Amino acid sequence: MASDGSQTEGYLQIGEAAAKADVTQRTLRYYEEKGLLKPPTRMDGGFRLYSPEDMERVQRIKELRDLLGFSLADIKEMIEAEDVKEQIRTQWRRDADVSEKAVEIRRAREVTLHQIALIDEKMARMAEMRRQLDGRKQKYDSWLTANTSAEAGERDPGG
Amino acid sequence: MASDGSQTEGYLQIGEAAAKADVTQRTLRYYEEKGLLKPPTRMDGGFRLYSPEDMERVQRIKELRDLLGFSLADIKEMIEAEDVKEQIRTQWRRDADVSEKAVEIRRAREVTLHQIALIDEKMARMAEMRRQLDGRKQKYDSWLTANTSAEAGERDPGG
DNA sequence: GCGGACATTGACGTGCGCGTCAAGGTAAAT
DNA sequence: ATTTACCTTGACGCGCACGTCAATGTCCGC
Repeated sequence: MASDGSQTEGYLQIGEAAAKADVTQRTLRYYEEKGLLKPPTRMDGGFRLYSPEDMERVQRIKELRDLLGFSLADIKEMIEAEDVKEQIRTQWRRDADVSEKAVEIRRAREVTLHQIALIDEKMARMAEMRRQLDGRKQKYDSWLTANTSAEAGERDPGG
Repeated sequence: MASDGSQTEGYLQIGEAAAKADVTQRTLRYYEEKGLLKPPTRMDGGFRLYSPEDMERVQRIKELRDLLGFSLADIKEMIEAEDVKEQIRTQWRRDADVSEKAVEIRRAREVTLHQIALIDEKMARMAEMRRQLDGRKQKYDSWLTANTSAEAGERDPGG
């Protein structure tokens, strides 16, 4: 086979990862460079290996970018706040600094609330826009049914 | 007064128009330059005067840009297709070319349908994203209520 | 008819989000 | 060991959507 099928365990190297995530390799490297993706694991030779979690993260970035229209800088801050939570869930075996973690959880919560608010606002505006478009479509339809009922049989009503 | 209050009839010159539409003057000129806005009427001296219709159009452009994330080039094509309809509704007093107009109406209809489909898709994805965010928020909340019920009273469960 | 706010047309600059080479190094099958 | 496909790190380029001067002209209240 000419394709890359050499993933030690569900890990993908950049070619397949990019294809699967529907982005370019450049984009993956760029996101890493900009701190949106944590540096993925590497093979001995230096080839990048993307974990399933990395892939999920790419999807998340794409959604924030395409759906909500955030800049990569904004997205970076958001997922950084979110990541705090991940780190907490996985490796918290000493709970001396619960209050400190609570601070970060609250931050992450604020970020999430902000995103929710923004989604709600956007969805409301989009719903309104949709209504307008529906009305528009109705007008087209009625014009068409009125003026082009069957074939090209016109009939002038006035003089 | 230092502000411009010299609009012959609800017409605004670029300063107030930009403020009202919440864009810059540069943006208005740029949109005109790119064909997104039809050249507005001018005063004798050459100052631009924006009609209420022009203002509506700016809002429409902003929505397509901010809500749906279209490029200005895309938006131009869309509103061109839509404009065909406007021209038809206002100055169609000879109906010799009904079929020709029907063609353009159909085009405008297609554009509208495309926009509707895109909105529906985006809204669906946003709804899904919203659900995820809600779940996220729930987790934060439960963590907080669990770990910071009152003040900093910790209690280690294991040994 | 003058002053100051507001406008005009260039034209160059800018930040973002990548695209696109170039010059190499690596992986894995033969 | 060689081939060939895939990868690496620079580094420059680019298109979009404006920002930002600069030089000049216009509007209008006094």
